[in-house]
Amino acid sequence: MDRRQMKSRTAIFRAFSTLLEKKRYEHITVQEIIDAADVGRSTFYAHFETKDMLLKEMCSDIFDHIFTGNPCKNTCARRNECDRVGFCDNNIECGGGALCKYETETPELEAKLAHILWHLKDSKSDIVGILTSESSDLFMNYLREYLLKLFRMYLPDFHADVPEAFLLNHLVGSFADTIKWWVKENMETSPEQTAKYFMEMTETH
Amino acid sequence: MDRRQMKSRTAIFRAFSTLLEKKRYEHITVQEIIDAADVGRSTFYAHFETKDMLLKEMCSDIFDHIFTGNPCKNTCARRNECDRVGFCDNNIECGGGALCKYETETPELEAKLAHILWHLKDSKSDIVGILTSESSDLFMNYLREYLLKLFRMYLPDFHADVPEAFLLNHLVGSFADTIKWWVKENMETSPEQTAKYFMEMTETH
DNA sequence: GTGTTATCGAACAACTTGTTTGATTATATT
DNA sequence: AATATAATCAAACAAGTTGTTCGATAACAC
Repeated sequence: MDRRQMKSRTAIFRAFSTLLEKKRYEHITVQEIIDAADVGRSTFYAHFETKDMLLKEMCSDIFDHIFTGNPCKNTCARRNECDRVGFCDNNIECGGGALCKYETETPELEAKLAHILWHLKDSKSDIVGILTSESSDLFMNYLREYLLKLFRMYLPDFHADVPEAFLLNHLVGSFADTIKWWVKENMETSPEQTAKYFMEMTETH
Repeated sequence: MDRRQMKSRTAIFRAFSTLLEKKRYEHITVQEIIDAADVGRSTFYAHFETKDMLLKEMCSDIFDHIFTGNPCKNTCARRNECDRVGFCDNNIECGGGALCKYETETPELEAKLAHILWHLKDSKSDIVGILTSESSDLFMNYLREYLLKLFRMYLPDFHADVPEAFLLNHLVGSFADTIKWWVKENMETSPEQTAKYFMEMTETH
């Protein structure tokens, strides 16, 4: 990719991210993003069709990074580290070849959830502001899509006397809420402890 | 209140509600609301400062109706019935003097939750479209405020080994998700059964 | 070094918001 | 039924937003 393209793209992501911490998504104008990113008007529209598309691409960027081994492309503050913090979905090597430093030996759900929280904490500067902002719903909705896939895999572990669709919805929603709570509380609780809290609430009897 | 005012206000609420079922909140323009409600531009602004304020007032209108005994003022489709379907927070008479038809004898949490669901179902035509739309987050956030107060009262009933703030957040979030799921599934499950599902997932051991 | 390609900035039409105007009409009151 | 009050309306307004187009300029890859 052209270095110029890369530069513009990153500048736009950064500007957008910064703005999202301060204002609600709907109240952010493309003009503000352009000004903050310091790029030409036509440059913005050469990269993104609309503001909505920008958001979508940004979310994919972040969550792909957290849930899969793909190194993030633009939004991560410390790009050099990114290569080794991918989340190994199949318990194999992370993106970049090196073993993910947050990888755990046991592929238990609780460990996996803690794993995700670790990655969230790692990319703190990128997401924490957004997740605590008034625009967080948009992100949470994207995040939910990823969580849905994850929990579907672990569904057989749960034995509650409720319909499967209800259970899945409940698990995804609860963990999404847990993340939101955790971030709002400045991630003070450790990822392991937080994951444990979550399991404590959802363990079926 | 002047009949004209009332008419305009209702027309705007209705138009807004209808639009919300089709489009995301952010993409609805004041002009569209005005056109759909068939009121003058200046009339809209005489009633509501901004689109945000319209949303806020509409939410208060709906949720006050469901959680308290106040008869709803504008959004309810069948206004004559409204007077007797208030939610009796203290187990006393509903708004209007008559006893709420959904009132239960036992002030247990489970019954109370079912009670809320009944009211939601009753005002189906007003909310169901919105709650399944892409704008639902906005409503859920307002709804959460009401749920927060409710669950805080019942907090002593739960004995989980987690911080109180976490527990409260979890309960509110879970029930909000339950509502969302229930509405999405066309409210097919009975309120009582749905409340039971919720309790099944949150009962502490 | 040369051709390619991204950026810039300016200008553009179409649309949005929120306000103001004065004329018109419905309402409540007596 | 007459009158004063108050809400509605349409039209016009400035200020701002969106998404597109254009030629000129500069950075890039090979």
